[in-house]
Amino acid sequence: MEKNRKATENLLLDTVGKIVEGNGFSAIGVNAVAEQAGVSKILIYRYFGGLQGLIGAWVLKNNYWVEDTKDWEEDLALVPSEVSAIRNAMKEMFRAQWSSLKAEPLRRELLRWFIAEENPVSRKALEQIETRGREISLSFLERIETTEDIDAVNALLIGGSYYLSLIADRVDVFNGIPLSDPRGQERLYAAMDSILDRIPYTIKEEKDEN
Amino acid sequence: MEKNRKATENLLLDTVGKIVEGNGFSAIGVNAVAEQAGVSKILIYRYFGGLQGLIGAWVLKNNYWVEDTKDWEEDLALVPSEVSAIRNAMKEMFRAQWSSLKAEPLRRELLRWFIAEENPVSRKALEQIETRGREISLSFLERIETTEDIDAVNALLIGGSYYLSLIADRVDVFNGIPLSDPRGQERLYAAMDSILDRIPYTIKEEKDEN
DNA sequence: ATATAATGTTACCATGTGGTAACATGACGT
DNA sequence: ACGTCATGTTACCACATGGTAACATTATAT
Repeated sequence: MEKNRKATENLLLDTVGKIVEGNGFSAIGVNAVAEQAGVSKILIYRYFGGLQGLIGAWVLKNNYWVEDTKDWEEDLALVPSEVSAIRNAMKEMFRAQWSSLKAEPLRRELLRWFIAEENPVSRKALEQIETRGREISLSFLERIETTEDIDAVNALLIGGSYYLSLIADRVDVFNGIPLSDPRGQERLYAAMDSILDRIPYTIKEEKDEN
Repeated sequence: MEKNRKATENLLLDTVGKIVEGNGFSAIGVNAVAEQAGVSKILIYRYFGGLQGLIGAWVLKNNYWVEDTKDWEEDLALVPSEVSAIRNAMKEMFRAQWSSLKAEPLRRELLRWFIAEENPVSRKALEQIETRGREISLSFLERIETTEDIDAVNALLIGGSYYLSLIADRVDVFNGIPLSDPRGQERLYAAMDSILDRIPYTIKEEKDEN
């Protein structure tokens, strides 16, 4: 066999992903990862300081939330300063976030694990998600003006979309909405739009920089 | 020692609750439960057919969602048929559900487990929650008339309140809202009220029974 | 080319897990 | 009173887990 630390490190990291994807987070363990990677488990301790370190490195490496949402601010900068345009951008952003979570089972598995298990890794991951989400939120908020508590409304909507995505893997129906049926999903999108449409706000005046 | 099957069954069930409450769901196991109960683990197999059976029985016994919400329909029946009154009842119902979930850590731990782990027990429990929630929803819907997709809106709001309750044990802030701060919670309640206030609907006409 | 340190393997240990067999003891009907 | 069956305990097994020591091998710098 060839000897190459970086390569085997990546092999181990990838194996973590495969196991989580295939059998869920509970299937992860030093023995399982090492065996499936075809490598000695002691390397996990040597290179990552243990299982916790390995998982931490893996989560960090594939920090989906942070990566996938990279260019929202740029897109928003191109949107004209009209209420309807910004409103639509906001609705689109929510929809896009939701549907990307819907499309990636691994990310849902990850999020479920972050919520269920309390440990430094999941804590840090949740903080990162919050930080990134906050940036996106603010990029919208700095362009509009309102008496409404948009942060609170958005927290509810984001939380709702997360929750419904997470349990869609477990149950077929929630509050009478068929979660796996495209029509059910469309109803939820429409409901979100309708809520967002009813929030009154105006465009914030442009300020000179001085 | 005295010999009494019912008593030791209850002892085992209670012990499950204590362990979950103290150390979370991951701490549960045949050995742990038996030891903490001060009883032989083989009784778990004899009386419950194994750990799964024990947990299932425990979940069933303390089906919080079903129990605690018993009298919502009765209360609603006393509410006069005016839009504002029913609207307020609905807002109160949401608030009450949310705050009771906030007040009971065990229930949150339970819900987290239902979502994270996929097995017959959690599946059934989620179904029960859905069934019960549906009853409450319908008791409202049958008294009002609207073009809005109230089920979808409610699914979002309920999901949102669940999600925020669950991660409040893990992070301090979500989308800029301080979840453990009473003022943060009040903002969320207000946002929910505001959303519900904007849904247009009218009272459904009373029908004779024939 | 060869010493040396990094990389990797094998084999093992202690511990904890779910699960069962064999035995002890108490409750209860007759 | 006493036999009998449900109830309970002790002791054990097989297995998987995290973790480590001792050894083998390859890369690489000099």
